[in-house]
Amino acid sequence: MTVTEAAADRLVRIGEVARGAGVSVRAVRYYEQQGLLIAERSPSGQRLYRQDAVTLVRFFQQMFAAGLTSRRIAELLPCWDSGHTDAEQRAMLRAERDRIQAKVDDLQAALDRLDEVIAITDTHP
Amino acid sequence: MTVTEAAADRLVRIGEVARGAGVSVRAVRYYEQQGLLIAERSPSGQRLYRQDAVTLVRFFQQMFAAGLTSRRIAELLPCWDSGHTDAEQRAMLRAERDRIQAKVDDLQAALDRLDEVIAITDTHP
DNA sequence: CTAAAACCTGACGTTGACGTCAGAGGCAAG
DNA sequence: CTTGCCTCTGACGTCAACGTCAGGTTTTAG
Repeated sequence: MTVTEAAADRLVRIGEVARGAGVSVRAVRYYEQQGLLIAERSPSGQRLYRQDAVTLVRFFQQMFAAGLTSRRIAELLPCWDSGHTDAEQRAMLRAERDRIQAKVDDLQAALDRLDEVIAITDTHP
Repeated sequence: MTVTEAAADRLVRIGEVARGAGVSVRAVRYYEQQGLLIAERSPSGQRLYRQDAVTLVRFFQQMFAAGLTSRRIAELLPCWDSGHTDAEQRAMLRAERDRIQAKVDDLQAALDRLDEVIAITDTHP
């Protein structure tokens, strides 16, 4: 085992994960409760995470921002972990993609309306 | 008063507004409660709306989809009604615009990640 | 006239991702 | 040893835009 691998396996506590990902400690515990994040436990019961948990939490945040629920993320996690998907998962992936695309279009339309008003009210003191 | 004006002033009940805008009757009542929509009342107490209420409700839906709260929409309604804004309103308009733009960027990033996985899992049965 | 459909007020329920509080340990520093 | 920070497990609170139910009135269709 190399030094690099040893560093990669360094375990961190929940506070460091939370700070690293810019979320609350409560949020990280919530992700575990929802089956998104698995932690080892120290002898005294404290959660211990691998460092890449920070990356994972950031990814969760991105998916939450896109409107996916924790349940959906949990169902799709194997797609990232294993790179393999069944028909149901592929269907879900496409459904989410289409939903997000539709949302982007809606937001863009709302943006256009706001810009329209801004332009009018700026030239119309 | 012309026929056209008479038709424009035709008052409709809440069910017609809801069906026309594709929302629930409950939603329309909620908008009134939040100060977004004002209705006259028939002698028996039923709400009577002008036909353009349908357009207004659709607009509310669009703003809700963009993440604005009913409070914020109420604060910005004068911008649409009068075309006039004070400094505070202009600041809010820009803040919302920027927030929506940021959200569009976030969604686009999430979309790219999903498309990436979809591409991989499609070529990787 | 009567039954169905639509409307009214008021009030509690829902959902998701956490926030927050209480009470009890755990851990390095001085 | 104790001070102070971190962590633990519950468990209740929050917010927004409605859903839903109860119990009653009004309008409409036949």
